[in-house]
Amino acid sequence: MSADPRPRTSTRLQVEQAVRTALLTGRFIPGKAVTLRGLAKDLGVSPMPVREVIQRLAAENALEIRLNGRVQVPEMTAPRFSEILKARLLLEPELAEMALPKLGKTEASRLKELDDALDASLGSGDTEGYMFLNHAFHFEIYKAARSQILLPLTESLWLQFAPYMRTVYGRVGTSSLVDWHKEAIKAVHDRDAGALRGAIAADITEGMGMLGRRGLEAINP
Amino acid sequence: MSADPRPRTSTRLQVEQAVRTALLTGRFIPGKAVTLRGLAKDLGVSPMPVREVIQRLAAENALEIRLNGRVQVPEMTAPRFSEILKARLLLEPELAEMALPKLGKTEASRLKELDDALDASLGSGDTEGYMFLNHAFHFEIYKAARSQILLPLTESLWLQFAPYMRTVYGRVGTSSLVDWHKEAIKAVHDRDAGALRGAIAADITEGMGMLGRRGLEAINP
DNA sequence: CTTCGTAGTTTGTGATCACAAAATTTTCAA
DNA sequence: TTGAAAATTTTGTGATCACAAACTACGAAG
Repeated sequence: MSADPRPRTSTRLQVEQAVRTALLTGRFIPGKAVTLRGLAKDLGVSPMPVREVIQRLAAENALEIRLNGRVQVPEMTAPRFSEILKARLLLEPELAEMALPKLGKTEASRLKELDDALDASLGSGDTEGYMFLNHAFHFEIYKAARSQILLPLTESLWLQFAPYMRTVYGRVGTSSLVDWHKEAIKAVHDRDAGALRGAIAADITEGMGMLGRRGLEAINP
Repeated sequence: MSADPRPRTSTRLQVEQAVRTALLTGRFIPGKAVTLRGLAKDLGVSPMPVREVIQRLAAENALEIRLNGRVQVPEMTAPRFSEILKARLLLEPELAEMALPKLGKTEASRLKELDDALDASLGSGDTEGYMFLNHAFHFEIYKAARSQILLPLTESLWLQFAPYMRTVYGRVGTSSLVDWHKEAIKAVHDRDAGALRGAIAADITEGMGMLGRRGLEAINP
C-alpha cells in the first residue's frame, strides 16, 4: 500500500530547481552564453537532463535558444521590460486577491519572518539573498491562491526579469530599495482585498520603476 | 554575406509545430496518454527531438508529466477552467488593444478572409478546421501587437483549453456557436480600441461560457 | 598593423543503448 | 469462472557517440 509513488527520477528535477534558483537570484547574467556541457559539468550530471531543462526554460522564455542553436540568458530591452511590467500588474494583484481568503495566521507570520530576513539582507548588502527572499515573499502570497494557471504564468515573468534585476542592483546597489511589503502584510491582517491589491501593485510599480530608471538608460531601445 | 542563418535544425521545430497544431485543433484528447516512442514513430523521427518537445510543452502546461513519468494531455477541471477564463479576459483584450495601431488594411482583409473561411467550416461541420481558423483569427490580431511577453502567455492558455474545447464540440456539435468576430473586424476598421476590447472579451466570455455550461456538467469538481 | 583564411576546438543535434519502473498480458491454481 | 501471481512488453531516464555547424586562435600575406 505505497500510495506515494516517488518521482521516477530526481536528476532532472534537481537540475531544474538549481537552474531556476540561479536565474531567480541573478547568478546568470543577461547575454551570457549557457552551454550544455558546461552546465552539466557544473552540476555534476550528464548533458542529457540539462538538455531537457534548457528546453523547458526556453519554453518559458527564461532562456533563449538562438537561431544557431546557442543558448543564452535573454538580454533586456525597453519594450520587453515595459511589457513585463504591464503583465505583472495584470496578473499579480489578481493572484494576491485570490490568495487572500486562504492566508491565515500561519502564512501571515511567515510573511513577517520573510520580510524581516529581507530587511536584514538589504542591510548587509546580500543581493543574492535579497532576491531569493523577495521572490519567496511574493510567492508565499501567490502560492496560497492554489492557482494552476496564473501562478505558472507569473513564475515565467519572474524568471524573465530576475537576471536583469540583478545586473541593475550590481550597478546601483540595493540600499535605495523601497518595498510595500509592510503594507501588504497589514492588508493581509485586515483582510482588505483592495489594500492588498494596492500594495502589490505599488510594490511592482516602484520596484520596476527603479529598475527602469536606473537600468534602461544605457540599453538599446 | 549570408545574413540568413538557417536554423541549425529543423527536426525539433517541425515536431513542435506538429504537436502544437495537433493540440490546438483538438487531435489530442484530454486524459489520453502520449508516449515518447509512439509520437516519434507517428512523426517518423527518433525519440530524441520528441523528448525535448514534450518537455517544452510540459513547461507550458500543455502536457502533463505525471509523477511516474507518464505523459498525458491534462484533464479539464472546473477551477482550472474558470482560471483560464479569468486569465484570458485579463490578457487578450490588452493584447488586442496593443495590436490595434498596427492593424492596417492588409490585416483587416486577412481577418475578413479568415472569418469567412471560419463560417464555411462551421457550416460543413469541420470542427478541426474551425478550431484552426478560430485560433488563426485571434492570433492574427494578437501577433500584430509584436508582443514578446503577453503573446507567449496567451499561447500557453490556448494550448491548455483547446483539447477540452474539442471534446465538448464533439459532444454537442459546433452549430450553436456564436462569435463576435464581425464586431471585432468592425472595431478594427473604426480604430475603436474600446469596441475591440469589448468584442474580444465578449467572444471569450461567450465561447468559454458555452464550454462551461455544456461541458463541465459531468466533470469532477 | 590590418585582414583574411585555415586549423583546431567547442557546441548543439539526433541516434542508439542499457536499465529500472510501470503497465499489460498470460498463466495457473482455487 | 475467477482472481492473483508471474512473465512479458512498454515506457521514461540517463549516458554515450558521431556528426556538422559555429566559434576561436593563430599565422601568413598584403
